[in-house]
Amino acid sequence: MQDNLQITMDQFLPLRDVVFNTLRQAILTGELKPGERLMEIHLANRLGVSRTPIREAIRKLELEGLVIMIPRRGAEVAQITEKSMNDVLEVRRAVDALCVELACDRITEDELVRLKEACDNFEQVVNTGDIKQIAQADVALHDIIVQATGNMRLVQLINNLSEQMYRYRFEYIKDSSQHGRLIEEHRMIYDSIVRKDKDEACKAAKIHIDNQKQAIMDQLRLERTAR
Amino acid sequence: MQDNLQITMDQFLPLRDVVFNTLRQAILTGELKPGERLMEIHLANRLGVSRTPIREAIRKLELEGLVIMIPRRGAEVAQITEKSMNDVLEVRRAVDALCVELACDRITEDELVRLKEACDNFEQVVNTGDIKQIAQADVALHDIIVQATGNMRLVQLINNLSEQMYRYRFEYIKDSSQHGRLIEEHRMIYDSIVRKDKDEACKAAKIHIDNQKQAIMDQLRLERTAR
DNA sequence: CTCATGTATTTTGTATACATGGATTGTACT
DNA sequence: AGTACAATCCATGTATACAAAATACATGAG
Repeated sequence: MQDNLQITMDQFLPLRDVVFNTLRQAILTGELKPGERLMEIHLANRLGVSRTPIREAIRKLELEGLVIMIPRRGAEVAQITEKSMNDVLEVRRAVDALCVELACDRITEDELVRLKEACDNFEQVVNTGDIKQIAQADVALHDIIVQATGNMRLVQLINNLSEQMYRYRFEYIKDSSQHGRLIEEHRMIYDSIVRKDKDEACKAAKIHIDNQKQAIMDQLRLERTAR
Repeated sequence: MQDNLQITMDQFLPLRDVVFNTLRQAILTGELKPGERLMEIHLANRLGVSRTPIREAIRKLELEGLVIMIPRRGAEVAQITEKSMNDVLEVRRAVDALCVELACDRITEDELVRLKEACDNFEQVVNTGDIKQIAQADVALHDIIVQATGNMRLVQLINNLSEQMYRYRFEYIKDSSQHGRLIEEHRMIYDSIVRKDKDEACKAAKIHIDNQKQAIMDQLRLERTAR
């Protein structure tokens, strides 16, 4: 790990939150690798702050499950096992289904328009082939649906569950053979929400997750054999 | 709030975890009331530790949603609104359904026996009328089902979602007119898991939550009008 | 040569000190 | 009497200091 870790003084956030976001990002992007130790003094020097904000950030990462604490030894980046990924995806499958179901009931006309735009945008961006943009368009699309539920707890939960998959998102999206299917699945979800057809929406959402699961599991096994 | 807040040096846990558990418990039991400020120095004196473990505990409570942070003003116990409770219960309804569904697939013979015992035990304890014991038996029963899923993420999630309802559990259980229904619902869930009937299990779990929701909402409105 | 023991170093856990921003209170002026 | 402004206090945010535990390394005995 080299010194890509850089603090951005964007906001007037307390340092602990800045550190939290920084470390979180570093873990999710794989800059901090699973098993890597998070040593307070090193991080403090690296980020140019004292140990206090570092420790407080680690407490939050701990609860979020991104790092695990070993008593009297400190924190290290949590391992991603096939089991843990399976657990997450199992929950997400149910939660995403709830999400589209609620969206059917509660989505506003305005949000529906924006959802359509997001779908179209995704399709266009896929054609450009820019992975980063595609990932971003995908997030934007799902965000609209999650927000449409009006359930803040659900929003928070899905964010937390999604972050585990974050580092595999790229690999998944990189595989351009999947792009057609992605567009198709998004369209199915959109259509069923327009029709307020909860059953279909549920089904579509579950299929969407199942396919992601397949891709992620393939990726995980690939990494394993490579090692 | 008087000085019921007491640290129990049960374990060799770091102080931050002891403080975390202590404050968590205090919030869940209502000893620390919604809106009450958590002032670090006061708590530190009260618990006989320094500010550092207090602060770290608060960071975890913050992420868990039990306290909210106001910049430059510190932490206070999160308000429970009808909306937030609704949000939680909405998620729990879906997650509990997933739970029994998975349990149908994965529960072991041994766990099934213990589940039966827990059902019977609950029935017996209800007859004693001891509220505390009833609550405990209820938790034990649900714990077996959640554990049977083998999904650690799900276990953690349900724990987190349950804690919001914790302080209403008593009121709900106190109402002895509900006891018959509770026993009935537990039995329905147990039976469908035995038969591996996922659909029925789901339905039963959802009904179980719906009834709790009703009771909790009644309770909340009662509190509101009382104020 | 291997293993154990003791010491030194490193790192966490905890406490405390210092700085800053907000809130409150008091006073003066309208 | 009410409002505005200033001084003071208090709590948080941050940094640092101190203590205890764990690890690593070296030295010595078997």
